Amino acid sequence: MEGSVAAKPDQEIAVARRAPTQQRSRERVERMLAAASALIAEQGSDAMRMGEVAERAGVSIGSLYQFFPDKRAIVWALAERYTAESQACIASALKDVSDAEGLKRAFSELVDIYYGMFLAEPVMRDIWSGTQADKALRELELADSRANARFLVAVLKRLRPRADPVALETSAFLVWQMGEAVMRLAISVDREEGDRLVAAYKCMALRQLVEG
Amino acid sequence: MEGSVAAKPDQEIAVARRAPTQQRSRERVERMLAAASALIAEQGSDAMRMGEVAERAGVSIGSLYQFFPDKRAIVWALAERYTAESQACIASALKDVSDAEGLKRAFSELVDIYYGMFLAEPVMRDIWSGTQADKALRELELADSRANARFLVAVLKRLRPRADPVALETSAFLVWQMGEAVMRLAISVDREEGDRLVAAYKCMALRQLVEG
DNA sequence: TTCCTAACATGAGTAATCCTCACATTTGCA
DNA sequence: TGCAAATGTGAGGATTACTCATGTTAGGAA
Repeated sequence: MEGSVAAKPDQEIAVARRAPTQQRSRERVERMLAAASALIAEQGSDAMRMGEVAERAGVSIGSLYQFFPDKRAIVWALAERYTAESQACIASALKDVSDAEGLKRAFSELVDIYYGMFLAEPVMRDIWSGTQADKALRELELADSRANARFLVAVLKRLRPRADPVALETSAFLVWQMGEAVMRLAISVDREEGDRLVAAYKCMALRQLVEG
Repeated sequence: MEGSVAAKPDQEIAVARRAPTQQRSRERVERMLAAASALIAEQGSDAMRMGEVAERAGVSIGSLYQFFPDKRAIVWALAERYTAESQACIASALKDVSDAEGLKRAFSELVDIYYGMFLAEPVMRDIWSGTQADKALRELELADSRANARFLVAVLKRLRPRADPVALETSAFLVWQMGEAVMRLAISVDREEGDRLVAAYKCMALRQLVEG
């Protein structure tokens, strides 16, 4: 019936073919992204068709490719917005943590927020589900994870100043990546089990962070 | 240049279109799987072309579709072999564990074996990297994970008979899924960091298993 | 105002790929 | 030996990402 998709062997990380400089084109690019976002929410990014994106955005297929080198670039652009948005949130949540109790509260709250976003945002859900298959997305997620881990490391260094810095970095990065994995897992099982898994993760992660 | 593949919205879990009953066709199916495996090792499953599989197996494209309903089914068939193989290994490793020290040894050894397989087997690596994007593969992995978690639960019930069974199941499943995620992560960073991450995971997971 | 260049817009057409199907061949059994 | 079911074939249908030759618009310089 339908074809399966094949990603090219040579995946390159091309984000935009040409940056829109005029007001008109900037608005059109926004419309393209909005259309893509809506389609992903409805059907998932695999089922999103470039022609459909163009049609819904009210532009031609050629215009789409004027600003996005390929299909993945559109998804990437959406993903980048999510990471930028969440990064600020994370930084501020961890900013003033100075003791173990504060870390527990802040971390727990962050996990809840993330979990809530995964449950509520079908686009985010879809994008980060397919992460593993797309090299550019995987790298974006890794970079994001490392950035977030750095905030955690800063806190840990305050809490455990005598610990090996490399060990702290490893812990923080591991905990963050496990968090992303737990989110993906939790939304793919029923809600009750998902909640239990997230709770167990919190406990496990905090112990690793606090005790090393 | 080349088309991207699109997975259908309605992913169904069809494994085989028709089981080969004659000796001849069974051999041909083996050749198809071997060809697919080789191509995945060389280029990854996304870049694997059905025509190339058929050619390398020395069969026509039509024969391929006689036994596999679609491209994903071939990957699925390979994945199933890996899970079946590893499941036996896991069961025997955990069979006779009766104290915390034994669990530590057995778990640590299992993780090392898994890690080694991920590092050494490009096909396994590729298949489980793309897991998230394919519904059938995701379900296979989930089922596999649950099966493996059950072995862990059996051990945990012996070690901590008074603990809440549901909590034990959650812990075991979580630990197993985190393990798969760590493997995927570890092979995508440089070897040294990968080793550190795996070690940290072991420590974190064991604490969760032993202490709850 | 007028002109001119670069940015922008268009969509029919190209290329690549999965998968089907009508038809041919082979197997195993009555 | 004959026949039905299983198996084998590959040209072609159907989709879809992406290109490119050509036309249009914006915005500054003369």
